[in-house]
Amino acid sequence: MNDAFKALLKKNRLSLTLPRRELFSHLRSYGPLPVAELIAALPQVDRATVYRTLETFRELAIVQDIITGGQKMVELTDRFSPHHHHLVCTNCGKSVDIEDAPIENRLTALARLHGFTAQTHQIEVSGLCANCQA
Amino acid sequence: MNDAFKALLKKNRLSLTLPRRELFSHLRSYGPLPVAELIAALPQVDRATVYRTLETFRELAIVQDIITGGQKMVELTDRFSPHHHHLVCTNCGKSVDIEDAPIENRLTALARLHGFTAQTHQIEVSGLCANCQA
DNA sequence: ATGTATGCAAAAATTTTGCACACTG
DNA sequence: CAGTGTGCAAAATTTTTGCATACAT
Repeated sequence: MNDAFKALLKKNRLSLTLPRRELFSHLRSYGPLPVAELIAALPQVDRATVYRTLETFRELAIVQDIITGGQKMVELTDRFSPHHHHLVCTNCGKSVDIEDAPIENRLTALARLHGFTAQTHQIEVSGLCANCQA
Repeated sequence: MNDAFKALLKKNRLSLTLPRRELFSHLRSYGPLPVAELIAALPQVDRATVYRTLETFRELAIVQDIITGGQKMVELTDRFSPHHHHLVCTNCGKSVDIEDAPIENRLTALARLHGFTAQTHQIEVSGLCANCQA
């Protein structure tokens, strides 16, 4: 599974249960998903448990909510998934992961300029993909 | 009120009704708000109308949904509010608007690199503000 | 005048909660 | 074994829908 995940639970005296492992690894494999899809994808886990688990995961900063292509989704935070951002096609919904160090650095600098210490950030670019421009 | 707003409605053969004007100007004055607060702030407008109006506004790209400080909110799009991004304190929720041309340009370039034509983007930086670092 | 938008009331969908039992450590 | 986490069922909340009336053009 994932050691950082296990360790984080242990550190907070939370048990490593089946629902928690399933949610974590499903998000790990399938990336950002609306809650409804998580629920549908894990029929062996009760709806209420999905909500409760996501709440716990949010508190531990294991997951975060984002809006991608107009939809609210849940995704693993950078700590558990390689850091990246989304480039989403407004027409077909196609999504590409992007990454760019200069932007990251500049954001951190900008934050400092305002007295903030940056912890995380999230970027989403919307546009038309190559196909949909035709 | 706002001419671009009026013109956009007219262009789409939608009427300039009181609820639409109120929602628009409330968002204009108070910035990003959760739907529940919009509903509470405009008691003279029916819940259903708020939802229907927001749907219309989303289609016309007058508003968009964002997640700021963990909460889903509705805000005016760049077209109707000066382009900016959010810098939010994870401790006290304090929010500062930021803006940075080099980042904007680089995002556009990055998109092009992937065959996309960028239309809009959204950035949120989370961190600790000056006060909360103490 | 005509067609659209609204309010109201009801329905559907989503999210939260209480409690008894099961599982983790 | 002790304490936390889960499933199930119910409640609360949020969002959507139908329909008759009111409003904008």
